[in-house]
Formats: sequence, C-alpha cells, structure tokens
Amino acid sequence: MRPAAETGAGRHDGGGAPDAGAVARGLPEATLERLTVYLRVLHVAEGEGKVTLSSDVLANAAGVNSAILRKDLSLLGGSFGRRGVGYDVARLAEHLATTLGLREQWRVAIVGAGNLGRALAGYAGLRNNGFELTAIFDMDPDVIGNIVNGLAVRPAESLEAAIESEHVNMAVMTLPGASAQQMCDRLVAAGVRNILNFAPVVLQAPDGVNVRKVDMSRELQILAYYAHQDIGHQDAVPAEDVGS
Amino acid sequence: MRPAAETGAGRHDGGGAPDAGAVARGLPEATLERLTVYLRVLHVAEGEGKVTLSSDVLANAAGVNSAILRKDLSLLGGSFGRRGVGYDVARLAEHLATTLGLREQWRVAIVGAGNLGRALAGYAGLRNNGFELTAIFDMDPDVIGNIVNGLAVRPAESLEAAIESEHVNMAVMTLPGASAQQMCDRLVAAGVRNILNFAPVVLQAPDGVNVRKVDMSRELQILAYYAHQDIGHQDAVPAEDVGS
DNA sequence: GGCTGTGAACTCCTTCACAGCG
DNA sequence: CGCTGTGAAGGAGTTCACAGCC
Repeated sequence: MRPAAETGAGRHDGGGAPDAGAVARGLPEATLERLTVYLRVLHVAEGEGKVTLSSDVLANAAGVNSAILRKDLSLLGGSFGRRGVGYDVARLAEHLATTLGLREQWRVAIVGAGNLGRALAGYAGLRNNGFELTAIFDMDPDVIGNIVNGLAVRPAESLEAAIESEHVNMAVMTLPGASAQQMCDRLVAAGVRNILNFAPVVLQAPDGVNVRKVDMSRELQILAYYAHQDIGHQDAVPAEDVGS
Repeated sequence: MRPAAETGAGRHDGGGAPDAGAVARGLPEATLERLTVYLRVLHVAEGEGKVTLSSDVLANAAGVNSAILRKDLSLLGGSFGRRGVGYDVARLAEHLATTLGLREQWRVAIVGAGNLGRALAGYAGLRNNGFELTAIFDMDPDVIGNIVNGLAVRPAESLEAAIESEHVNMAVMTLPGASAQQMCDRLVAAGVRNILNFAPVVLQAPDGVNVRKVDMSRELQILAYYAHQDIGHQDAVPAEDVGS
C-alpha cells in the first residue's frame, strides 16, 4: 500500500542468513556514503603517486576515524590491506568502484534544463566513473533545441521515446516542484528505476524504484539549527539548562 | 587534535543532565532531516487551507511512518497535537521553524559564481525562511562585477571585508575543489562558522565550525550501487542467497 | 612494532504497543 | 473511539580493544 517515497528505496537488506563472508550485499547507507568518500580520496592519492595508504591516513583524509574505515572495508568481504603496511591504493579503488556498481554503464538523463540542470550538465561527476550524460529535457519551447554541454535540449514530449532509444537508466530531476511528481511518474512508466531528485518535493514512487534526494534547503536549515544552538549557549555551556 | 571535517560538526550533544522535559536540544541528525520535510509539507498544507493534520496524513506526505513522526515531535518538547484530532498546521509549522533556527536572520554568501553558484543564487530556498543572500564572490576577473540575482559579484580579495560589513554568517561554497580548502580557511578566519560545501572535497575545519556537504557524485554513486544490486538479482529474490 | 580485521560492548535510532486525553 | 505521546523492546551503526599477520 505505501509507495517507496524517497531515500534509497528499492532493493537492499534481504535479511538473508547472517552467514560467513557476507558478500558486499545490503551495505548500510552510512557505509555507502563513506565508501564514496574513500574512493575520491583514493583517486587523489593515486594521482599523487601513492601506492599504499594506512587506514589512519585514509580515514583522516576522509574525515572519519580509522576504526570505522576498517569496519566499512571489512563489510565488503575480502581482505584489502596488508597488516603492517596498509591498503594498496589502486586495488582498493578498483574494488570500491566495482562494489558501488561504477563498472556498469549508467546512461543519465537530466530532466529540466534550467539553471541548475545546465550547471549539473557540466559537472565532472556526471562524466566519470561509469556515468554518461545522454539526454537533457525541458518543457520550455525557448529552451528546447539549445545546446547544453554538447547535447541539444529535447522536448519533454519525447521523454519516453528518448529514454528508450538512448537506453537511459538513470535520471536527474532538476525542475520546479510543481511538475516533479508528474515527470517522475512518466520516468518510471518509461522504465527508469533510478532517480536523483533535486526538486523540493517528496516524490512518491512505486517499490523497486530507487529515489534519492538532494535538497539545499534541508542542508541550510540543519545548518541554521546547529548555528542557532551555538548562539543559544555561546562557548562553554553554563551547565544549567535555560528553561524556555 | 583532529579537526571537525565535514558533516554537522560543531556544537551538539552536550551530554547534559538526562532530565525531564529535555528542551529541543541536541536533536538527532536523522530527526532534523525529517523536520525539514515536515515543515515543507506543512507549508503546502497551509497553502491548501488545511487547519489540522493527523500524524498519519502528515507522515504519509513526508514519506515516513507515523510512529517516527510522533516520536520526532515528542523530542521537541511541548505537545503540539490534540488527541483525537491531529496537529494544528500553523502552530506546528511555527514551532518547527523556531526550533530549526529559522527565526534568526541568516545572511548567506555564495563563494563561487560559476554555473552552480549562479543557479543556487536564484533558488527560492535561499530567499525564504530567514535566509537572505547578501553577497556573491568569485576569483575570475571576467565574472567579477556581473550582476547575479541583483547582486554584483565581488572579488575574492574582498571576502573578509565584505563578510564583516555585510554581517555574513553562513556561506555556500560552489567553487572548484582545488580552491575550496583555502577559501574555507579564509571564511573561518573571517568569522564564518556555518558552511555548506558543494565542492567535491572533504573540508577540514576547526572544531566549532559547522560544515555540511552536498555531493551529487555521492548520490549518483549510491544510486548506482542500489541499481547494480537490483540487476544482480532481478525482481523478487528467490528466497535463497545466490552465493557469488 | 605497525597496522589490519573483527568480535563484543555500547550508543543511537526506529518500531511497537498501549496508556491517556479529547 | 480516534489519535497523540511515550516507555520499552528491538535493530542498526559505531567504537573499543585486541588477536593475528607482516
């Protein structure tokens, strides 16, 4: 009855036997977020010619403690470090990339060629690591046909056809909240099962569709919360609670 | 010794007395993220003329279950619902906004007037709820002086002076990874303690500085992970685990 | 001795289930 | 009766601490 609604929906967990070498399946969200950071750090280290890295160094660069780094890697299965030495940078990077599914081919469409859509189209993260930007859509006749990052903006009407012909399997939604749900429905109907939503709405999508959300407002508001707290009790807390 | 490095750093927790009516302090991250969603849903409901909402309806619209909605609200302190009726939309929205610190005045600077910076400058989330965009900076002479959303882009050299004169207390970093850490250091030195980072690097910031990160690459990669998993065992899992 | 890999303890978050008010 | 508010149970994720290999 209840649709998936946002945040890493779809297939995880599984609840299978808590068996021996549990293979890289159903990794916790928190671990996944960190894996992406490790991968980035490893790429930088690779570029600097580093061959091995200790968990301490890697963890520091990633902004986490080394215990959790080691635990995260242990969840992946196999052994990727040498005791007394550290991790082989290239090997670990390759394994992380494979685990994350970056050795698949991800054909991405951007839905909404406004400022944000155009900005993201130029973003390097969309042109590396298995991701390829293959189509951009918009509803505005003034925008359709414009060239964005080498791609002509297509009319929203052609969404279904283009998804099929371009084998799009991932969508980034950068459109106004008002049209987001409707476009999401069309994407899903057209077979797209992976959606990254930048529109400020909670998308309802059927089970089996992975939806994630990026939300600047949310981040600003959380920042405001912490900042507000800081103001409330400048510096050291006076040990007593303030009441109202 | 270890700096704060990303993600809701700064002052939370406190560890104070686990006393009675624990006032809206040190709310868990997960709760904060949901509060921002509730607030958005409430605003929509308000616009539709709704006066009260049950936890069930609100939770559904927010994409969570009602138990956690009620638990979240209970963490805020006071009672905001009427049993048998539901929540007063306006009153709850106001309380959430206050709790999140949105009744403070947040003066935001965007650092980096590239595509992304300009796109965010026009984003409504930066012009509501206590946030006010007050300055935009860039290093590129060709960009400096351009008008973005009614503001002239200022040279990066004037960062410190402008932060002081404009009373900037929050920064959004939309610049290349290569210059992000250095700019972050300058922001911190200039007294900014709240930073939202869009650059693809792990920022190191001293304790007491709140840093949050938005990362499209991360989201795409996590999406790829789930999608990859889905491919591995199409549709329903056959109840037995597949091994390799 | 250095550093990984991991059980076990711990802490935090979520879900359950129901008491209690309207 | 309906729906909130919350203690208690349960499940997840993190940290500790150390055994085990290099």
